[in-house]
Amino acid sequence: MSLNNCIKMVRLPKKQKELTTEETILQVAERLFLDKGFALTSTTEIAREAGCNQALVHYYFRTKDQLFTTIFKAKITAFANKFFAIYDQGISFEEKIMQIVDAHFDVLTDNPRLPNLILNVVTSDPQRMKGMRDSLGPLAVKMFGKLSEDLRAEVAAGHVRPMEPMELIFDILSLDIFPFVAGGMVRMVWGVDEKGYKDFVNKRRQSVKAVLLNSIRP
Amino acid sequence: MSLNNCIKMVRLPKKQKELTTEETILQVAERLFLDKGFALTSTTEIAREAGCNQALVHYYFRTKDQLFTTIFKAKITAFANKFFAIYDQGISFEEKIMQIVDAHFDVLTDNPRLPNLILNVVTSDPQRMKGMRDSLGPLAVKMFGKLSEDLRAEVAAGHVRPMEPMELIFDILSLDIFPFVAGGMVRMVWGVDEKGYKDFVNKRRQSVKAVLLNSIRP
DNA sequence: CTTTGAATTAATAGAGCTATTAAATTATAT
DNA sequence: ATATAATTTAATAGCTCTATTAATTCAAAG
Repeated sequence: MSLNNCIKMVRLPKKQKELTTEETILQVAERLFLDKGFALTSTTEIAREAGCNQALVHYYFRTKDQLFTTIFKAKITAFANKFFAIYDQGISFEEKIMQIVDAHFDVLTDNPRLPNLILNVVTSDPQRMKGMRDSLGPLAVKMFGKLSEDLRAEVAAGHVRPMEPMELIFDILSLDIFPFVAGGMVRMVWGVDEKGYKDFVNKRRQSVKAVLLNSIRP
Repeated sequence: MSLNNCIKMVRLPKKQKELTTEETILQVAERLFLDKGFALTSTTEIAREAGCNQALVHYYFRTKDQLFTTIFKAKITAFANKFFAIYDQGISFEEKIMQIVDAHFDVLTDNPRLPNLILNVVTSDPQRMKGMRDSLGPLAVKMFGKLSEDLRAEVAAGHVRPMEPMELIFDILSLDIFPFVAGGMVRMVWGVDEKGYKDFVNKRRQSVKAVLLNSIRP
């Protein structure tokens, strides 16, 4: 096979992604903001990694703040919609809890750094967060309201030990979110790589289900 | 009672704290580092809040990095010693778990922002954390080793459902630490003040014990 | 081809940050 | 009181960052 043929073969499936510069900036900015938070990410760095001039970032998004808000809002609403998705009807309470845990682990696996960013924003810039509360609150209320209702019924029927809905909700949140918030810790302490961490998370998903189901028994 | 008498009574116990400038800097720096992390805290701000010239911070601690390391090391070793304290002997497995939870909630209540700072350092500057691993590792190993041992015995005796020690350890860490990591979130979402948050944490302490004890039953 | 608007860049103002230096002030000891 | 050492300050060099402006290149339409 000649060298020319080789080159042809390589070049043939050159299906380009055709990202506009604006999209590239958004993509790079999202990665950096998730990695390092708002304050530690500079428009200079975004431009460098996007391969464009720094002024261009401001040309498209005016301020760093606006760029962040654009990305953060989009991310967080998409996230919350899945995180607070209502579970199916016609399944047992136990199955509903497992469905919730699965939904959480699924969306968190896709966005492992988002919880950190959210907590970061909440503490370092509560004002920005206040704005989202009104749009996110209803979602959470809807799902947790349904769960509370079901829990009370189960308790009344004696299928579940007496407990406040708030307790169960916070148990779920703690067990589901913490493995991701502490992801860096896990990698460091156990010295595992990406694959190892993935395995850990999947084991965790099952453990959390077991713990929760056991913990609500009368 | 005359006004003069009143003034005397008020002024009598004026026991001053007599902090040296160096101590003041340390104190202010600790607060700011815990509040905003390493990168977002400037020596300028530390000096301003300590009421001294900015060069003085560098005079006593040479670099911002050294100042941070000094504080962080002291904080984290004191914290870890309590967090990984070994529980008493001669008590039941259930009581041991409750003792661990109490120890965690106690030390976390005294240092509610430390987990955030640690997680922050782990992700944004793993190199700095690597250094501490060797000094902290043994503590964790000792406590978790003991807990693993006890758990295996309980499982073998049929007092506890079959489970890996790792599962239980991570259940405990998740449930104990998350309420503090997400403290800002709690305050925001439920719109509670310091008092309300304190109540929440104390309720949580009991809930966590109940969940854990229930969750390990066969 | 020329015109027009969008995309891109170079340059820079203005601000804050870290760290250093030299000078001034205060405390301590002889 | 004077010399010596510790503490404190003002000033500044050298960075990096955000945001703006004016100029330049590029692309599409007439």
